[in-house]
Amino acid sequence: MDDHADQIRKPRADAVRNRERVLEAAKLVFSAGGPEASLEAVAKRAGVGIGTLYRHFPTREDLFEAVYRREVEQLSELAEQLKNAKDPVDALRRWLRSNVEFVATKKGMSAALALTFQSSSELAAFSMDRLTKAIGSLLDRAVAAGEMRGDVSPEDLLRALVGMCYMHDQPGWQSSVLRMLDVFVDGLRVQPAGRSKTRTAKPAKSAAKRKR
Amino acid sequence: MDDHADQIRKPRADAVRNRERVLEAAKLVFSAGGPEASLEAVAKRAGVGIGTLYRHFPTREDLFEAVYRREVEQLSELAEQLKNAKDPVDALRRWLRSNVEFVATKKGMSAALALTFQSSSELAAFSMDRLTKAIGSLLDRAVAAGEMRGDVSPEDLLRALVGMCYMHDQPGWQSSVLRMLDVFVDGLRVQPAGRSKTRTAKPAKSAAKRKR
DNA sequence: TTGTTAAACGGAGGGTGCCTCCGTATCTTC
DNA sequence: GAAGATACGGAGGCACCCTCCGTTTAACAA
Repeated sequence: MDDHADQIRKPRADAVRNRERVLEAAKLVFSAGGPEASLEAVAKRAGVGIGTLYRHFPTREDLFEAVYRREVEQLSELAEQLKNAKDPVDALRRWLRSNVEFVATKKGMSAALALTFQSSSELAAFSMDRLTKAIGSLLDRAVAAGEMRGDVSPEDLLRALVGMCYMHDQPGWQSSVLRMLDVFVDGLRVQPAGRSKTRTAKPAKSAAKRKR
Repeated sequence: MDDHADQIRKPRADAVRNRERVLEAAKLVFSAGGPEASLEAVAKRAGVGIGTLYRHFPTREDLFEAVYRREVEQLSELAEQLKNAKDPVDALRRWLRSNVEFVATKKGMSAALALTFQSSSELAAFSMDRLTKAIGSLLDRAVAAGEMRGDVSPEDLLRALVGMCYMHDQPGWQSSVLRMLDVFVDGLRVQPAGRSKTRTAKPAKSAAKRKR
């Protein structure tokens, strides 16, 4: 065997650029037109040929999945940035709000995702993991700063968030969720002495003991 | 105005028959091929022309909805029949199991329904109402017979059922749900004296007080 | 029965989107 | 700058969508 076997070329610049363009276009087109939107429309909007689109994403699901992964990663990065904010509680609140926005702009995408999640439970695992970590880092910081109670796990919070957004077909759901989120975050704050009336629920694993 | 105004013709027999055929075919085709399955395939399987299909169900969603409504009604009727079974607990158990089967055969349909529910919350309301009543009638009978505890509402039960079926993409979900259902039904039974260790949760509205 | 007529049927056909294939253009490497 | 690898674009064949309308059939009246 020759020794160029593992020699790797740098990926072509135009390929990288086009891939990104298609993802961006897909995000817009699917949000507006739902999961049945035409792939040719996506290609046109991205300013690439239909062949290019298919080379990068052989199936419609591949494209859905890539768009979604990218967004989850962006949310994850947002959490990373918010880590440096001064007020940890506010940081958490902002991240949660971004999530609501995320769901809101996905009108059409949600049905597409239902389809995609079915065929790729790996994707579901990936996003859960990523989001849990994001929320966990923000939560831990707020707890460490003594501003939030430590008996709520990131999974709890994520579940509450997802649950709240789940019924996002009723009219006015978004403002409703935002309101509930505020109430929720307020509830998460460390209670001023004498205001904690209910402490019946048993706490989740404390923040301090969770890994990283 | 002439007096034939409200004179109504009997609906044509072939129309009624064809409508039914299309529904049956759609159920099979969508279950197998998912929500994107070809409507032409449905028409062919039903043995009718494509035009006929479109006359009865102008849009794909109309067809989804009609199929689903029909199934919900069948589950509802099944409950009606089971009312006359000797053993009320067994009757309830059977109905729940039928539900699992219902979900299982709907592989492809579930994504379709996600789409349909978004555009028709009336449909969601209809099915919730119907299923709640079905489960309620079975539950009431078991409670009245003194075989089941009365602190669980039909809504609770339905929610538990739906929740259990929600993750129906994991491998082996079905047997898992069936097992959980059995455990659940056992838990619903009136506990033999001395075996009731936990009674902490506050009861839902008692069965006796619910209407009908 | 037979005639009349409203209602339903079927499928051709124009339009759109899907996806493959391959000649051409462009980038990387030497 | 040349060579070769890689990516590009879009024409084209196919499948499906949905409409439209000439033909068929069932319901009703006589």
